[in-house]
Amino acid sequence: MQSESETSVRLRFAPSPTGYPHLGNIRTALFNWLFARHHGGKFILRIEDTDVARKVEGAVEVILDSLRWLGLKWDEGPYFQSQRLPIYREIAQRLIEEDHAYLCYCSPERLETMRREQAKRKQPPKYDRHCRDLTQHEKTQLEATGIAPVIRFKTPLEGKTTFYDLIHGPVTFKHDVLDDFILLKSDGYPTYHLANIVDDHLMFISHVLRGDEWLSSTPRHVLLYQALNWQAPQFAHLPMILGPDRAKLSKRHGAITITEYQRQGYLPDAMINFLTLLGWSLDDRTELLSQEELIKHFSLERVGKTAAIFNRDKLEWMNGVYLRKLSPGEFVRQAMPFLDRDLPESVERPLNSTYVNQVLSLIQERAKTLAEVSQLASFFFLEELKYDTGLLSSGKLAAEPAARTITIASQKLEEVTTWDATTLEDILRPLATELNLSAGALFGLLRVAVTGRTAAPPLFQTMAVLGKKKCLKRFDAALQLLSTYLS
RNA sequence: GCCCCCAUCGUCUAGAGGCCUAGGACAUCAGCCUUUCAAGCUGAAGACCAGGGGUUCGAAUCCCCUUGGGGGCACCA
Repeated sequence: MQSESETSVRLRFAPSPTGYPHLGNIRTALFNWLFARHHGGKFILRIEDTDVARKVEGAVEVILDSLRWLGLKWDEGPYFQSQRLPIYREIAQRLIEEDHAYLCYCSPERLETMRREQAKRKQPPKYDRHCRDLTQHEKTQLEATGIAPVIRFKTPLEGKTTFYDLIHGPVTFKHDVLDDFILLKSDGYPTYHLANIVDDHLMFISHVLRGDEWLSSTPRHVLLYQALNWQAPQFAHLPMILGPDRAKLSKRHGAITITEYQRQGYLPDAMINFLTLLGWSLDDRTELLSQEELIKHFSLERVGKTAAIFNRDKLEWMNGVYLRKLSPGEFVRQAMPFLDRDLPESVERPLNSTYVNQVLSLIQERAKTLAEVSQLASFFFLEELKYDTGLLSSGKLAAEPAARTITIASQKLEEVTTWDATTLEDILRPLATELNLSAGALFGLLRVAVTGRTAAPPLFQTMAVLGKKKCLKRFDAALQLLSTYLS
């Protein structure tokens, strides 16, 4: 790390691999990234894997994949705290030597009963500082028992700590509401509080942007920086993203991980645009911003303080906007994997790319997500359509005229040699008048016969893409259906 | 229980004392366009700015209290 690091803008995203990242985690990463990019600074990735017990296998890869998918490139790292253990132990040791920390031999059981007592007496749960002032004799005795101690911070008994939060302004905590929190666990791993501040210092982090849930731990961190005689970074606590029940986002809300959004066919740019607007705004009207614009305009001054419930409808809308903005070629490129994944197995692979191009040109402005594409386009690919006869005729009475209409249309189309949308329209539109039907009634009927559904892309274009052979075959199938229905 | 944070339409938000009879977006509803759907366009409805006190000539904007919501108080992060 160069010496200029000490003065430059350096942000970090420091997730712990205890689960897969969700919207809240990623929004934090995004704001850090935006802030770093806006200031021409560095964005660093650090994995805080100090909780051996809760570590989730494969989580690190998912975190990296999520960031890569969104295009949040990091400039350094990933660093792993589990590979830096000696550093934390050394710092913890130093704190003991300088009388800012002490060894604690209290058993989890003792702590547990202590907390239960406190709860019973409606007292705040706080470590009672039992080991803070052990005599040398007591220390020696406890050491002899072989109990693995933890290292606790000697929180000042009196006074208060005030820090300036870039979003909240000055925030003050009295020391007596803090307790002697643990720095180093008995397994030799540091806790978040220790590892986090040690690394932020060693990695020259200039700004700490994290969720509001960390606000009340910040005085501990400030105290640690002071004890170590280090300069603290600037803090900015971002408003949280809440679940529909207004509670902190968690697995309970369907655990929608960021990779799940990818799977459901959301575009990274749409996600980024949407997520940035959760807590930040440019002005009173701008909703759609490119990454470049976001980077250009992002500032902490325009970050709000109120927690937000994320609104899936709006995300869908925005994704639709981004989908429509794609060039036809790019849309195909994006949608192809989804078609491959979701179209029924019966559809022959590989898909014909010329055909797919034609089909998707009719689908693009109708899809809100890429995952919807297969559903919207399936009838283009299936050999046989399955649908309710009721769609062709509302009741037996209408079945016969319906069959007659389809037969006539089918005969007319049989003769067509130039199978394109204009020709088809030129033939079928007059037919409606001829049969004394409204255009809507005729086209609606044919649409069901050709697509198996009542809502589909425009009929003539659809038929043009499907091709003559398939269309006529589907008319026959519809007639079959109607005849079985009549008999 | 204690501490901290927050408080504008259902949701995301604009608003940093007079521009606010509170603006935009999503969703909703209606109309237009139209062969259905989608898109687009137009319009409607939707917030007595949580409530109550102040300060001020004047408050959504400043202060206080209340209420509500959230977060934290682990050998989790």
